[in-house]
Amino acid sequence: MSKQELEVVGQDAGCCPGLSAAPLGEDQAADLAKVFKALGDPVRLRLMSMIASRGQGGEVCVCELTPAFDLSQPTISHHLKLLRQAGLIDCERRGTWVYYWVLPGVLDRLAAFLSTTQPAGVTA
Amino acid sequence: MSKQELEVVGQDAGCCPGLSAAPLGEDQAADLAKVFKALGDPVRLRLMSMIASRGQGGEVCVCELTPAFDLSQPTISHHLKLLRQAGLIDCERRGTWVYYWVLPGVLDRLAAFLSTTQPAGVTA
DNA sequence: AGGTTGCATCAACGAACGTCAATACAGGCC
DNA sequence: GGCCTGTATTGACGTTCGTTGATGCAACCT
Repeated sequence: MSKQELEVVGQDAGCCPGLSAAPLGEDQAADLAKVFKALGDPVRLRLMSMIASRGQGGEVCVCELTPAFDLSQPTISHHLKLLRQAGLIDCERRGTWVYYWVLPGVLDRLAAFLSTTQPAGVTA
Repeated sequence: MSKQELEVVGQDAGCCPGLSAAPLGEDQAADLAKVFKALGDPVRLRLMSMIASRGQGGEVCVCELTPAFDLSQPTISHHLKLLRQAGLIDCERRGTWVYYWVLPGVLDRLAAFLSTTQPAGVTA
């Protein structure tokens, strides 16, 4: 169930120097843009927020997410798929229900990428 | 020249509790989504990066930005307009040339919004 | 087995987006 | 004034996106 996801926000090595550290290369920009594009929709932002509110290791059942919107069930499923493909969340089926959670560290790495204050110690 | 811009990322009061603090309301989500959507394009991300690399108070002339892309001049101008409408950058005409800069604090507020570590002191 | 519920996928539609050539506007220079 | 350069705006095009109803698949329950 957890297949093709982006591996963008650098996992360990800190991905990229930061938005304001140096001009982004084409490839980095293309990858990062996919993540921001995934967050660039009100529905997906709310979905992310609802899932992330459960905290580290927390999960949310789709059956809790869908009724929170005035949208059809396929639409919510589609948005969740996009968030998953962007490498922001993952899911697992347990019995009848499917649970989603925020991939650990992604949000903080994104935050670090946007922040203009240097991570300290990278002054070479 | 600097007209209609979004006033989203909260300026002073800290905009919103943070993505993972509490489920986002519809209005907040709609406003924030516009900002992320603006960043959700490779060209705009590179533009932001090129401008932000100049640091606090730094500026970049459009004449330096346009030739960095394999795109027509109107296209770059259009992307710059979107970034401006998202409240991320602003510009000023000086003589023949137009200079762009990153609005102060926006990136750091965005970063704080994404970060999962509480800003401290907001534990009510 | 059949029926039911939860979620994902498919196919199709209109709306929004990214791009360009053409044009308009602003300022400097002659 | 007229010309040239730098930037923004307009109008049009093809592509992508958000949404839906219909359908498919997986797991539970008799």
